[in-house]
Amino acid sequence: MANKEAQQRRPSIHDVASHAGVSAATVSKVLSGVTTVKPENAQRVLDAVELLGYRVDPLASDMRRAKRRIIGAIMPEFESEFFGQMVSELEGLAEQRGYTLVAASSRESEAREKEVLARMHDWRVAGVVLAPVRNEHGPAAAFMKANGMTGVLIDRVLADDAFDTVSADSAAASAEVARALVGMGHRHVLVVGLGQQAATVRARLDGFRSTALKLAPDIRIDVVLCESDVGPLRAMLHDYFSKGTERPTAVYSLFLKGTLVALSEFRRRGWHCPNDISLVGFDDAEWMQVTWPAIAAVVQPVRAIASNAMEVLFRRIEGEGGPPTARLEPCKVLMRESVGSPGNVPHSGGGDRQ
Amino acid sequence: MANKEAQQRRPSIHDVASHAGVSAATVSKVLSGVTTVKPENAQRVLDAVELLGYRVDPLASDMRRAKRRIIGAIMPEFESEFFGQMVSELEGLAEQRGYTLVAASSRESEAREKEVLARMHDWRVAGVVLAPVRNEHGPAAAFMKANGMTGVLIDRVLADDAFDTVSADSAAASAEVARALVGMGHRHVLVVGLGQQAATVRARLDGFRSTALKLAPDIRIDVVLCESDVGPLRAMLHDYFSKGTERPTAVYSLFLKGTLVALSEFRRRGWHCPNDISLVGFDDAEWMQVTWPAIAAVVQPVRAIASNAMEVLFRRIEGEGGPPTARLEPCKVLMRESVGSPGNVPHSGGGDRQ
DNA sequence: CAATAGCGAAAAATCGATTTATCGGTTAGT
DNA sequence: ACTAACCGATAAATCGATTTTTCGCTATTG
Repeated sequence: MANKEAQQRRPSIHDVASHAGVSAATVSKVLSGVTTVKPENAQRVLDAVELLGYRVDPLASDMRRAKRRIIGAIMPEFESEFFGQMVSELEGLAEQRGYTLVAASSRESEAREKEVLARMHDWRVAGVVLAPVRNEHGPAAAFMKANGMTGVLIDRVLADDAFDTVSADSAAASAEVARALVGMGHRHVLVVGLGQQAATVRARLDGFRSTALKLAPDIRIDVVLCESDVGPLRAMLHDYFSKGTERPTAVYSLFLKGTLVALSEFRRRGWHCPNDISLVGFDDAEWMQVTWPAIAAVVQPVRAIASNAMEVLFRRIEGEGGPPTARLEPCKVLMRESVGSPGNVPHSGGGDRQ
Repeated sequence: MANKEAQQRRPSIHDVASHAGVSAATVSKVLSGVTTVKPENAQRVLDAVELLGYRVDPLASDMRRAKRRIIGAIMPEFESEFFGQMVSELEGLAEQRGYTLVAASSRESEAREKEVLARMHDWRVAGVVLAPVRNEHGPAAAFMKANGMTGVLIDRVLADDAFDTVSADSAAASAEVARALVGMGHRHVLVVGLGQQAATVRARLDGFRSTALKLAPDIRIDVVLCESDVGPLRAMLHDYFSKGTERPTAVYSLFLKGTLVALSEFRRRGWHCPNDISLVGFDDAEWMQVTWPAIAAVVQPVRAIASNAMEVLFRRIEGEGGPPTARLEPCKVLMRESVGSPGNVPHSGGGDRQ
């Protein structure tokens, strides 16, 4: 069987060469489409390739090039739908161009982010798609700059003076959320965010605030921003609602985990959306449309971000110059049942049929 | 600055060698911990390494070994929490041993699974962690066998005669679910599953059925199994509930997307858990504990599966023989509020405080 | 008819490391 | 005193491809 030989050693380009009665150089030329090969020899090479089941070793093939056919992708985490989709998209796009995607998780740590990036550099990747833990000014971007790596920054970034960036248009989406909430009559909104992700969170907050204030100058906007982790946020939110202060009619969470925390806080207090309070979150998830009520969300354009990031990255890899670009992709805002008009009771205690 | 040189070319082992005044072979020996080097020279090498910021090129380093320091991981998808966590865990474990993890998604397609595996084989990975789309008897496992690859199968598998397997103990978990539901008085349960994932789905179904029938021989167990995709399942479930037949008091979904489909079907009909119907799903997700009601779920032991898979994989890589092992890791069953006793109304219309 | 251009393919260099073979030089053993 | 063992280190082979250089041969040209 082919079994036994296969176990031993895969055929190399020299095996193919000797089977075809030509040199290894000729085999390489045939396989890379160089035309200065006699058709007869080319055919014999192809036959030998077929016979032996030969496939080029990407590792050996990359040895001799300065830029290897590897793209590195560094995400803050793999557990969420958003980054999972992102990796999936990036993988497909890299593959289309004959590149291998090596994905790594920075686990929401800037220290680890830099380590992982250094490892990518060791591999001499052709380019890196970096979704920074915090923003474009972290140590990882500095490392890339210092080492002359080519890369593109995505997601938690706005613009950079050294690298192209691609991200969701947080400000525009937040403005749309503001229009919707104000339009429904909300005049007291709590915004929940995580300060660590400075770049985008600020854009989301400012986008919401400026539009809301323009439409309703009398609106009250409370902000609960947590600098560190999600854990403290839970406590801060609990405190916020425990204070005797007036309860807001709506909560706008600037990131997915904030939406979860808000929901669990509502649940603890027995509040239901949208009767007791409305809820909109940045970031959509599959489950949000099947729960009762369905949770309103800002849907990030994952595919657009991924394909534009790859597009611009490959242009840089191919040596295109020019100043770095900063792309913003439009989001979609899905106003689901978790949002209603304050005072109104469109649904009863949560038990009516839709 | 180091900037300019960095842009040009990274130092190679020869650069280090000439800086230290020794040969490349000596540098290699120092770095790999061979002791037959004069301490003085070793120090000079280390100094040169430090000075130049030298790091071994993993690609070049791997060239000369038969087994490269790369582990391939093939998952059916990246979008779900389960596989996201799995990749994250595997990455960490590979890293600990100085290996690079290259993850790829088979996108729930057996054809693609085989292609991706072939690509892993091209890279001559030391080993593969394969989470098959369907079960251990797919074309991918056959490919691995035929090509003498070393690997371990996880998740949607039970046991194999060629490869080690590690998966959740589906049968035991299902039995526990059965005990719980029967204990609460349920005598009519609908089980929802996807037949594509034959191996585990059958174990889950059988585990539930046998235990339920043993405890309550009069129990009625309906089964809605869909062979192909999730889409049809939605329609099948809709049909099932639309038939005049008696409504079951509980639904047990054998996989995550089934839980989502069931939830959305309940929502469409205005049914609420657990008053109108109880729901338990295989596979836990972060959101399940923050929705109202919280969804009961079987939690798969991701970390245990990942670490055992890597453990057994590395043993095989290091040449350990012996017959393939089949590990089953115990799950945890979290009975949350979506499950109640039939007839009872433990929570009012969904609006009471907990 | 000799010099040159052109073509196709082989030989050799290269990428950056690891590993094996080799080689002075010292020390120990007989 | 002569050989054997040994030590530390270098030269060279190797991994599997790609790319450059060289080379033999034919065809064109002055």
